[in-house]
Amino acid sequence: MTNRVRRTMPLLPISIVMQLTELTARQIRYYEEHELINPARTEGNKRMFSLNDVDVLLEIKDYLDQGLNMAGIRKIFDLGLLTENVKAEPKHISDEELRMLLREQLKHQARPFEQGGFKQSDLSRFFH
Amino acid sequence: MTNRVRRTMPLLPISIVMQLTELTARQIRYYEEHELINPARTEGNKRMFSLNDVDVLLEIKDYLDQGLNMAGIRKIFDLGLLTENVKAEPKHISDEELRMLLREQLKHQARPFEQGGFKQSDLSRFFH
DNA sequence: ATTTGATGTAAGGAAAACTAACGTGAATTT
DNA sequence: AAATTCACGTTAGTTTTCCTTACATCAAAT
Repeated sequence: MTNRVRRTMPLLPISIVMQLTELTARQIRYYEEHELINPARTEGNKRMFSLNDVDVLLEIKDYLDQGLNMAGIRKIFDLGLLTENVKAEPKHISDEELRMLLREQLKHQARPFEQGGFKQSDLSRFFH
Repeated sequence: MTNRVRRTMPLLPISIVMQLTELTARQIRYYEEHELINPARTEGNKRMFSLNDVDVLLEIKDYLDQGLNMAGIRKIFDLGLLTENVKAEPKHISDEELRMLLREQLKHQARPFEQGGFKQSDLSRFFH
């Protein structure tokens, strides 16, 4: 569950997503227009992407390379939704709960500058 | 190594870091001024934070709560740097390498197709 | 020869982030 | 007690990033 939270947390502005995917802003918006992705928006209407969004975008790229078009890709995604995703029911979690979650995760790990060790990232778990 | 990459990859704008840490922009900039963090900058001079930066900020918060001041915190950080962190020398990694890394990580994961549309992602309410 | 699909590009506007500077209240120092 | 310092808050003015809308392009399908 926490994993799904991490993957779906809107963290990245479009500029970063462009770098990560090598897609242009135009492309990314076009895919949204065709309902292949559905990034969150800030109060000011700016798109904010999750790691899952990035993942989906890379998948879209892949399918496009394989010659599929928007409709084809969406079909595939829709099928995926019907089979796999049914059980990924949305949970409601407040801001505060989220922060606590984050903090808890951070707590239960050695901090880089603490006694024992320079261990692996606390937050790198976002990238599972 | 890939782990370090993930932790140090500048991904997050200050607004997101504010939400993740419950710090104000003023505070975050102040800590940078005092060399407790050192976020990357975009071409246009906007701060872009890594997950490691977020981690450090949460640590700063913690130390402040414990009554330390800037100098104290920096001392602690400097000590940490001297002992453990020496080996964390900055490596140069190209955009392309980063993308490949990311892709690899994403490949080794189940892909929940939860992009369906109406269900808000859990954390999208960071943007109210 | 047209239409369609996937994108490029430009214009104008708005949001988000920036620096610089001054304000503030609680501690601390003089 | 007055002055200074610290860790911010706040405001102003500016720049960068992102937005929508709309038109352009060019290959492929019709």
